[in-house]
Amino acid sequence: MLQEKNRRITKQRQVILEELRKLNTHPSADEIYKVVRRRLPRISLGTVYRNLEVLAQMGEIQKLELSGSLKRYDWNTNKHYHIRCARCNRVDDVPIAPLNQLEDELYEATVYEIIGHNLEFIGLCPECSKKSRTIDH
Amino acid sequence: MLQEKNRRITKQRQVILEELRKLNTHPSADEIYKVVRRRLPRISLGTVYRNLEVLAQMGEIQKLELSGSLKRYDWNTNKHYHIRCARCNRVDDVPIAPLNQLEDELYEATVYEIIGHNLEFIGLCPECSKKSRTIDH
DNA sequence: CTACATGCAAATGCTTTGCAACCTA
DNA sequence: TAGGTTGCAAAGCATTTGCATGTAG
Repeated sequence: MLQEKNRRITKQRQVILEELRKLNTHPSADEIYKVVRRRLPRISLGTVYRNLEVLAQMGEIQKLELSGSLKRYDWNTNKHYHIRCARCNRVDDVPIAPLNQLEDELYEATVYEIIGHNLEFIGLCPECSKKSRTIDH
Repeated sequence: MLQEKNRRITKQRQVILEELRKLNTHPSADEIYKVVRRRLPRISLGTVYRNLEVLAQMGEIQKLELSGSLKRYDWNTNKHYHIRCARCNRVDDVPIAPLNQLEDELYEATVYEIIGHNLEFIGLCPECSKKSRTIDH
């Protein structure tokens, strides 16, 4: 929790960060693993998980916990919102500015000490929307 | 996905719904299992999971997929938002009205067909906030 | 009677962890 | 060379599933 160890720059950590920064797909750990393995064939999935955690703690990347089951990672550390496809779980950024006033609004109305908020839209991406129209109903 | 079978009213289904309706804690499947077992000692956790899924499909309850790992269930099927304690994962309702205009705002700005949105606040509940002040730092 | 539902146990999927060997600073 | 890091395998945890049996309608 409150550690700030002496972090080292290892090849694995470096490559994971580089590859994540090339992707706009908000990949899962496994997807990052698949990509990184092209450059480091002997890397293990455990190492990918550990490094993503470390990089997130270092503030180099952002860990997304969206409503779909698995965690995703984002090189963009600025606060922003996402939309997730209900069918294929594709995730995209959404052009809506952070609603900071929401937390102020809640401030007097809750017994909680507010830390932040997540806003996530659910929808159908163009591909799945198309399939949905032809296959279902 | 699109099934609408002939649902039966079984003792298990009935008790799960009754017990969930007594709780304002947004319990996980396991927590519901613990409570229901007091009345039906031979019920299995699998049955609890299956029935929660069925009840959600029937629109009797709501399945919450908050950012914490495990799924939670809510007897309140009205659209409303939650706040989750970052330490103990306690979940409470939040007195903020649904922001319906958000989806309209996004409508022209995304290629997705919008289905809905989730808004979740993260904070520290009073108990954890107190602990945080005494133990840490 | 006949689907649907249950209990049980095994399987699944994602993520974490223990440990000995390995490297970075 | 000390302590963080890795690969590997096993464990962990929430959830799902196969199957024989049970039961509501």
